[in-house]
Amino acid sequence: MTQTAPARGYHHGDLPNALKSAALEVIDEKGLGGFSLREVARRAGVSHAAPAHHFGDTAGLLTVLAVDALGHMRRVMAEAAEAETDPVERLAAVGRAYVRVSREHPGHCQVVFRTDLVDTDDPALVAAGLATFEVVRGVVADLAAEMNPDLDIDTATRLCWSTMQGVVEIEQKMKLHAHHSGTGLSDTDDTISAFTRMLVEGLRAR
Amino acid sequence: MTQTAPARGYHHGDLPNALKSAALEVIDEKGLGGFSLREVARRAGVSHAAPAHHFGDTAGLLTVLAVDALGHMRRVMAEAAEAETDPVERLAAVGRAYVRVSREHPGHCQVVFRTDLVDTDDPALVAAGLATFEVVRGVVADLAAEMNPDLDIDTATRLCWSTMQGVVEIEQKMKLHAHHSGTGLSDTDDTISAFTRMLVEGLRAR
DNA sequence: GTTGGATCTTTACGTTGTCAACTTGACATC
DNA sequence: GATGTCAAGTTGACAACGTAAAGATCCAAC
Repeated sequence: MTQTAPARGYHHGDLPNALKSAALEVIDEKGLGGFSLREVARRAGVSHAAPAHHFGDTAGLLTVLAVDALGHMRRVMAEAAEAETDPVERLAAVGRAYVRVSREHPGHCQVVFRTDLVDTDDPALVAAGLATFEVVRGVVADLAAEMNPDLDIDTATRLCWSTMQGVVEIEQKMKLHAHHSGTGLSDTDDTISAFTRMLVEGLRAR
Repeated sequence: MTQTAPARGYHHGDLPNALKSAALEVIDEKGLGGFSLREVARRAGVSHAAPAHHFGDTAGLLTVLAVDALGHMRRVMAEAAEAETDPVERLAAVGRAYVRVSREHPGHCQVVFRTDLVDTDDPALVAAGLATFEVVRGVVADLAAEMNPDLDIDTATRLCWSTMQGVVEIEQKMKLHAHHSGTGLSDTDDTISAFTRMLVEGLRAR
């Protein structure tokens, strides 16, 4: 809640951003299930109908949050990629970053894939998706340049992103392990590393 | 709506199943966003509070539907596996089946991963998840037996399921293609085939 | 035949999203 | 400085929702 404006009187100054912050607070605390426009308005200290004035409806606000989530993902993944030099380690690092962000802000990241809550045709959302795709694509392209010039980079990129998102869904939302031990953090990192190895080397014996 | 009972008078005969059918109808027509206990009750021709009597609350009913969805998935995947002999083609067929079911009944399949709507600790749900896992595991195990005895089968199985679910999320919920042509059905089948090839052969050149 | 329990209804309460009508504040123009 | 105009918020209302509690109805066993 970094209030950049006086926020006194009838006019708030920067209500849209205040509402976005409040919305993220709610989602972080109570998850997407506990999200409501009225609760957001309450936290921002405005009337219950104020959010609709700026974002139209629930989908309007959540779509903006989805764009932000994709942007955050993109930045974190780009940073993770820059920190590694070996192309395989880079892919693994990007995967770890993706899954880590998805776990640190579950609700916020889930919004991206909640097509029932979001305007999937929103240009900003589509652009944010493509921009994030480009980061993964860059990593895959570097990998291909060094290890396999014949690789279909677009397809491989989609495979990698699908796998990363699948990990978020399967490993974190389903209870497949009889003994789910500890925080599961290092477990997930190990999973990503193992998956990356298999993706690069293949399931077939060499 | 196969009504197995007279459904006359005060007692319905088999309300729980009727409610499940009605719920699937609603979800199929209006998606998970349009789902409500009251609408389900309306379709089943009972009072709005009747569902709660049998399923406790919303999560109770949806959890049962999630179990059914996993069971349906398991059966369809098992059939697809039996129809192929080559282990690689088998894996591809299972993947296609998974994605096809997920698209044919989007709402129903999404319930499985909606941890906010479902009781993830429900024993039947956990069991259904494990049973479905076993089907994929069997296919991966056969693949390993023929092509790579050293393969970590559990990890490879999780990789395959993660990828399949990731395809459902990424390819169907995000608009990454500048030109999204036609029905996208054959596109998705091609995607699965390409992904399977890459999974088996690896991203690295041989 | 009556008693008990399961099944379903009725009533009620609080919460939600969204719409329409209203008020307030700021700013530009005359 | 008065006036017009428009965006920004408020207020009030409405229908729909989930769920809890209490009442009605049927079946079955004794």
